Amino acid sequence: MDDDLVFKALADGSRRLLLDRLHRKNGQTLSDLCQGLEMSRQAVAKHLVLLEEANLVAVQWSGREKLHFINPVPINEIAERWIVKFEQPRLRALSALKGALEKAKPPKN
Amino acid sequence: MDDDLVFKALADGSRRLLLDRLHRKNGQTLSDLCQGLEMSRQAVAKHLVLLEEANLVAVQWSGREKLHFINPVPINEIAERWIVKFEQPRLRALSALKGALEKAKPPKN
DNA sequence: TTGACATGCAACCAAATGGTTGCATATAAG
DNA sequence: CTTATATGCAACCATTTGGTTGCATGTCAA
Repeated sequence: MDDDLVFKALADGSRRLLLDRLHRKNGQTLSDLCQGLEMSRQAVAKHLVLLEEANLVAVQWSGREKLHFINPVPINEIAERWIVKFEQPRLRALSALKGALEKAKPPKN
Repeated sequence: MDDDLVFKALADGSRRLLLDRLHRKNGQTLSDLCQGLEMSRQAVAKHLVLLEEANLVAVQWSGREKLHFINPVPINEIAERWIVKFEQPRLRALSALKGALEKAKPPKN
């Protein structure tokens, strides 16, 4: 995975917005994603290309429609690496542990 | 916290390198951080300003020296928010749980 | 087949970005 | 005091970036 492409892709607010939209509703077409934005279709298309190149969205053609699907893996990989690198890993782990336990064993005692 | 400033600050490889260096050795001066880089001092200074504005590094003057300290909070906040947003929280929690358990109870069985 | 719809491609443009150089200022050291 | 060191400020420059418009291509529907 190319870190730099991911960071650069995430650096733009419009692209983060597109990821947001795909997160809310996956598999949207280019036209779908243009709705309500104050950008031309081509501007959106360019952003989507960058997101694809960063491997943050995957596409699938269906006839004349290009469906866009979010791929959370790169974000997660970066987050994992940067968290363990720059943060108190112990605190995070404990916090996650707490949450995991609460979910794994609901009302046990 | 201004998400956009943080994302934009992280978008540049030179700035991520500076964060790396501060992570390895905190509290370095501008001159320290310039050592071995193929950039002018002013270029480095500019990068550091952006990192400061994103609240990723804090500075403290000591005489004529400006000491730079890394601040991991913004990275962590963004990571937290984007993880829960775009990732399978359960998988992450379980993974963290596993690691936490391994650390918490070393060779128990 | 014809027309509407969905997308791609290319040229172009303004603004932001990352870098440089030159000079100024403040502090430490001899 | 003089000099060297550490940093800041401002102007300038080339490239990248985010956007536009115009036109081409491919697919579905009447």
